[in-house]
Amino acid sequence: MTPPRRPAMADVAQRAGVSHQTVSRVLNDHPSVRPETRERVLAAIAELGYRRNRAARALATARTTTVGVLTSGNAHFGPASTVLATESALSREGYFVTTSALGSYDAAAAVGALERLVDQGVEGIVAVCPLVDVAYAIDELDPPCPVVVVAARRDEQGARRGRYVYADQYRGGREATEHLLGLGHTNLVHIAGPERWFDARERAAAFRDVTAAHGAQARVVHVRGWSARRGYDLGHALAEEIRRPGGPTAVFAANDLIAIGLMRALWEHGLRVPDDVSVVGFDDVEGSAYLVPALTTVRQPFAALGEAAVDALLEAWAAPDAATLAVTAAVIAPELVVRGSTGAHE
Amino acid sequence: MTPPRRPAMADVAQRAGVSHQTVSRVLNDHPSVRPETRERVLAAIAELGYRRNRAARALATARTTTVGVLTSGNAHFGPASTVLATESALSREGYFVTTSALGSYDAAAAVGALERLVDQGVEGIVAVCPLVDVAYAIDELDPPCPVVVVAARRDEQGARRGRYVYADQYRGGREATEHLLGLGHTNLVHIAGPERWFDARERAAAFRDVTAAHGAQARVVHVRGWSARRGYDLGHALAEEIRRPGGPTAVFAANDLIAIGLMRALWEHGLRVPDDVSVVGFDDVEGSAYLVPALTTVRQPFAALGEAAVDALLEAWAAPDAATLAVTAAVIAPELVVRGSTGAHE
DNA sequence: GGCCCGGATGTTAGCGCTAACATGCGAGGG
DNA sequence: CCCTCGCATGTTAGCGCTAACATCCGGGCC
Repeated sequence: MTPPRRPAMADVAQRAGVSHQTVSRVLNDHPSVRPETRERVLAAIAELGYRRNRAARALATARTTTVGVLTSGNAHFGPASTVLATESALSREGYFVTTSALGSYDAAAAVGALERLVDQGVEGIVAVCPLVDVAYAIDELDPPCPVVVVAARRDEQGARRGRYVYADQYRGGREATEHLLGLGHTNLVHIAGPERWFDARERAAAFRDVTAAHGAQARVVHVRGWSARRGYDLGHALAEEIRRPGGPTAVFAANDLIAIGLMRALWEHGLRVPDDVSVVGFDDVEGSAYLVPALTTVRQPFAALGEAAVDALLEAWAAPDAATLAVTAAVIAPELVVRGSTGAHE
Repeated sequence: MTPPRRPAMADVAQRAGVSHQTVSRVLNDHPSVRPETRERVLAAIAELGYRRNRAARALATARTTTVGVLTSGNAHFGPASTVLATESALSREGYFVTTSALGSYDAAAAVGALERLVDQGVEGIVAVCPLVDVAYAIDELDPPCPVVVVAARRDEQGARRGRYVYADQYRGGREATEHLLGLGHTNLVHIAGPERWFDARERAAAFRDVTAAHGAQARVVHVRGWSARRGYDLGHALAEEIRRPGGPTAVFAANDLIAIGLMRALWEHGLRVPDDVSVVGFDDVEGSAYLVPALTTVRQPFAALGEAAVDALLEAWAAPDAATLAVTAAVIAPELVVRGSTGAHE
């Protein structure tokens, strides 16, 4: 009544009339195996439906061929796309992928999620999560494997570990702001994303710098989340101010979703986009191009970020230890996409 | 010059002055360990920064405590939310999660993705992917572990394996259609999603059944993807027809993104929603509530699906073998959300 | 006081694989 | 014609853990 145990290498060996080591050699493409023997082994494998036991292999080789992906746990288009691209690049490179999502946005959650990954013996970690807490947790925990973070961290001198890969958020923010300025707007508002996100900080910094350089009136309002709801609520709060003569005539929203909520609220107040207010988003979420008016936004190369993160990981593995520990950054340019939600200000 | 090997249980044992087995007992909460001994062991573990080797544990126990999640590889809000909920429920239950994404939408990719998971020795699989090819691949491959599929497969008699968990797509489709009918529309169009998706089939079937039962004019158009672009293109194709007297006055789109594209195209043709045409979407994507007009849609319980999938998996593990092999289905109700994009037809 | 019992701990034997070394055998050179 | 070399294969010893069994010890019992 023994349950029909899954066949092991020894079973295959016996069936093929060879030693288990020969089976191993066949599986690992060792050169010195006679073609005929190889055939016999492969046949036995097929007949038995044999599959190599990964745990045993990992134990014997001290390698797991597994990479951990840390996600922020939100289903937004951007991060989801990057995670997907990361996973597919990783699997293309022959690695298995294990994921760990942040339960909440704080240091404890970040440490916990990271530890879960390390406990699995991952050979590398890709953190698709531009949250400061995650970056700090990585600095502190100092995981025993290379780490690549997809986040616009620019205080790399502060970072003790890891490679940072990101779309240049500062540049994106600058282009969005310059675009509005170029249209003649002189009083702008930036709805900045939550402060603990590197990307939000960068976009806000760019907005501040550029408006200051141009001597424009500018104001930054922080929201506590990335959702359309936040933009909507803020829209209501902002409407009266916008209507006032000399009030702001352009808003740069931290992301497309916020922009959508904002535009809705403005519409409810009888304000027209772009006639009364220009609005710029960030991300170029699927659908933004089809809104009425279509949303001017900064397109992020989400998939490319995933690819770049994996490239960075491969590089880290290839590099000698010293370089692995160094902090490096790969930067990809985002792209301003001008559409109907922004217009000239007389 | 040996690299500083990560400490093993034996190292901890030596340091604590006990046998490695005692360390194991402490780690596994075995009752008969003297508190004092436990303390000593825990101290040694902390000092050495010891972490148990999962591969060795898996090998010795023949358990991986890992569950595989199969994803469709698209970054849409719905599937992404479900995947996230699945992962977090799984990790709450103490399982590790490994993912495998479909590279393309065909049988070979489905088999490949599934095999990747099986090769990792997963103890269960959750397929968040309502694609017929995936369901068939599961039937055929017959993985050596319980499988839960999040897909509205209703030909369960055809299914040979697995448990199906889904939001009742047929019901959602029916409610959407009845809503339009109730508003007085008598000529409707349904933009159906790609045919290889169970969910698309169900929604279309409901539309057909309900319109037929009411003797309404109805037409189903299939699109080959779920993107806003598809809806946009179709909107252009449909505009003239809609403008014709006696033409369709209501469109039920396969999802919100298609509805968004559609509305944009209709707008470009000077058609107003809901005055000239009513539009219903499906999913209630974030942002749909803030469109102008706000989109009437069928809200899907994406997160609940993930939870339910994990519940089903737990059940499958608990059940005796016979039941594990049976096909079961858990159905959750979606919810019609009426907003501004639908209006009465005189 | 000897015996038995059970709690606390140690010892041993794998789990299924790979790495390292051992063996056997035919070909080529001296 | 024997020795050597290298290919093809086998044998052995772990990887780090858990499970099963062995051992030791003190207390309660008759």
